[in-house]
Amino acid sequence: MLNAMKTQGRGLAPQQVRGMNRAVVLQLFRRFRQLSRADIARHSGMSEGTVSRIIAELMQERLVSEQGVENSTGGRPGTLLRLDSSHFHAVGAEIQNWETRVAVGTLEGRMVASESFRTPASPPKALDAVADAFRSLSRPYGAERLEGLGVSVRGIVNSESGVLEVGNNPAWTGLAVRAQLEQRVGFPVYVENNIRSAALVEYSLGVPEAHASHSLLYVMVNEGVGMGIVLGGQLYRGPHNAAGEFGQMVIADSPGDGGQDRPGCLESLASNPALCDRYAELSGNPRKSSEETAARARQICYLALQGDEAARQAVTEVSRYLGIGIANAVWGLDADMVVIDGVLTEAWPLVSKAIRNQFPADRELQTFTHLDLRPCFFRGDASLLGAVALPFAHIFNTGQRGVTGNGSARNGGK
Amino acid sequence: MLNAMKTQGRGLAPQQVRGMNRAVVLQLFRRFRQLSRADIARHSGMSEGTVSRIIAELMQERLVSEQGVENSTGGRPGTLLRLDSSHFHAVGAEIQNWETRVAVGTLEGRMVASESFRTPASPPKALDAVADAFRSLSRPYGAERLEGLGVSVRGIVNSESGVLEVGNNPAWTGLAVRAQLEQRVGFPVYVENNIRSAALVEYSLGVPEAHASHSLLYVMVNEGVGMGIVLGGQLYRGPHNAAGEFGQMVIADSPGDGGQDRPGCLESLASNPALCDRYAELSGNPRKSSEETAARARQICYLALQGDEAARQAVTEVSRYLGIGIANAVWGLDADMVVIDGVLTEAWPLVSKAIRNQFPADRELQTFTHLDLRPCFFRGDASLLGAVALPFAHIFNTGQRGVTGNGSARNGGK
DNA sequence: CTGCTTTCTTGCTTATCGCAATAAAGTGGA
DNA sequence: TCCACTTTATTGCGATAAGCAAGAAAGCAG
Repeated sequence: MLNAMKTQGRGLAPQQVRGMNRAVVLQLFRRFRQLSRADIARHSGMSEGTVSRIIAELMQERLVSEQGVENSTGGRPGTLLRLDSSHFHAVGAEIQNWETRVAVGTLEGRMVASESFRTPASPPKALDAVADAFRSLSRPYGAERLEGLGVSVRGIVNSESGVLEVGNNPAWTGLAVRAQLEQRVGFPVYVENNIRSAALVEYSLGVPEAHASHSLLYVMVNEGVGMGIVLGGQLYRGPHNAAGEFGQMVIADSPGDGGQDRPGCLESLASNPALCDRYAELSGNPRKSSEETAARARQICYLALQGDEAARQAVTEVSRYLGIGIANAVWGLDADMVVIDGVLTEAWPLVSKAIRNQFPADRELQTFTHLDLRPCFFRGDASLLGAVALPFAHIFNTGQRGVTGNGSARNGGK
Repeated sequence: MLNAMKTQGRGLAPQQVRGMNRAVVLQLFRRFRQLSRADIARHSGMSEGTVSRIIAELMQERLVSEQGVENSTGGRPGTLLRLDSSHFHAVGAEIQNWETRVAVGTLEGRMVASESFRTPASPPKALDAVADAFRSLSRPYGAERLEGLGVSVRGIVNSESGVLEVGNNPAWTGLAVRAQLEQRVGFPVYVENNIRSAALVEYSLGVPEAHASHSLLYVMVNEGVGMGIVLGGQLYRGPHNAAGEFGQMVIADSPGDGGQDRPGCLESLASNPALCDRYAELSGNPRKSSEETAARARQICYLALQGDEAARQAVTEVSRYLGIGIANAVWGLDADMVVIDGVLTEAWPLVSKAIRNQFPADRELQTFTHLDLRPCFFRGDASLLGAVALPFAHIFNTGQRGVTGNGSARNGGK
């Protein structure tokens, strides 16, 4: 069902202005780690007086603190401000098919402790285990400054209701993850699709260029291929929370009619299993179907970098298909940054070359000449860090009215 | 070059709140043609007092007028309000390679007069001709209520600067269309890419379902294939004003490396020329290359509906490719509405069937089961009407802060 | 020590909204 | 006919928060 809330159409009260401007200020801190009040006024266009008042409020709440002074440029030096990570913590959990990882992190996105365990088969037990980890990990961080628990899961997640609408595993479909976990931990819980949370954290806490991008595509290659889309700083979810199904893109025609996972879709040509299969063909070692494809793919990447010809060719071919898909998406969305995640990136020199070969050669096409293509900053940790960042999102978003294709962000009381 | 202005990062003053709320109210009038003040308060969440004050302001400016009363439901009946189209007019021009069309239209998007002529070969002469048409058409509509001139052109348009950065025809590349025309007509000029303006008008003035959609894709099939993307009611342009290059999407792999218009891209498989070529192959009549493909394609559509087997097959094959491309885009963006424009839609029953065949059969996939696929509401007039609507855009957008991937909308003084 | 520059703070004015009281305009039952 | 009741519209009041400008604070250069 379409989410009822549309982005546009809601009125705005003067009382909400402060919230929006607070968010603007906090976003600036993510982009430029430290700023003076005068810097903020210049970047945001707000008056210096307003900035002063907002900063006073944020310091009162201990979100921001003064950290040293600028060098003078002939006048009074500005006092440098930055996010104060010592008072706010959050816990994030990344629930994967086999493994669950839980971590504590700070407002600035630094991970300070983590643990992991094999994901219990039954959903209730898995949630119990997450709740246990939450309690043990969060114990050292005083309850009054713990923002809550963020969860990254595979599947179609309604982040507003906290329900996993279509699980990767049928047993999880329809599970009210938020409600269930809030009951267990007694803190606010935020749930998001794993790829989307990774995309968001890569945007907001990855390299500065990412935070400056207008249109970022985060591409995750593992058993399948998924895409997280961040447009104008806002995560784009789509009306059914289903945007980014990159793996279903057909890039090689084969006769017959549509359907899911039919021959020719990106996922069947560029993914860990595809890499393993192709390598098996080229090297003549049929692969055991039960094998864990991630580990095997890592091996193949290693071999490719060592000069093994079959591995090299397999990596190049798979990356070439990925490149076709990425070029399609970039043509369509005019993206200015593409971030690739997954074990395939371990052979980055080969991968990036094969991908770029699929870009048009025309030197006049700004879209491609300015495109920033790079491997994931947080490597395998993006989804987990994304989960950690979820409970902080409302602090940075209060009053945001951007386009997510969907109502978003709980409006947690401050 | 990336446009300097980012959507986020700008502060907001309480004085801008009124502008935003005005815009919310005006958008509601586009969605529900007529409303009472109480209706507006309910839909927007604003208080009744605020709505009253905003409506008073809009009536003063003659943008809105009272038109009858509701039936009572047991209390005082509401006075119905609607946009007042009698006081505001704008002129739009659609400049195509061979033909230029110019029209006058109202605030509500009704065309009231139009003319067309062969596009002069040299850009300055073409702009002269547009300016002449502007003057003759706008004469009957008093100067004080003429909003300006909107222009739809092919190519990469920076709608903020009004410069045609990459023209479809090299002679037009780099032309400062806005500046040139403003000098000639003495009214504000707004320039936009033809597909984008068509997409926008299809969204805002087409069927009500379009205005209610969260993620609309407008697909224009002619010599090439282009896409206009409207997300959350905002046109998505991309950081280089280049989003929507749908025709470059590769959907049929062929060996070799990337580039523009290489075999396998959508445009080479689904477009008017592709239809003509395919029909020529199937029917055995080689087509004269000089032939105008639009007229020929129209013929083929007609033949297909009449039962000509070769035509039927050509239309179906071409639509099948189009369907693959559309399915790819819908998977990626989770679109809830797709509008198709171009002569191909004259064989709609065949076309829509072939497209739908490329959608996944799975009944559980909300994205596709809820997808609204239809032919363009304005048929061949979308780009022209879009041009007419451009000068009104700032009235409906004042203060909007949505994500366009780009700074947008001139802030014309009221 | 005296200008000069830049940063930060604070009081005043202004815009605007929500709330609530009130007016207006209808229905329906006694 | 009249009175209670419902829904719509208007208006005065109080509160929020921004911009502006005056001024304090804190450095540098001579």
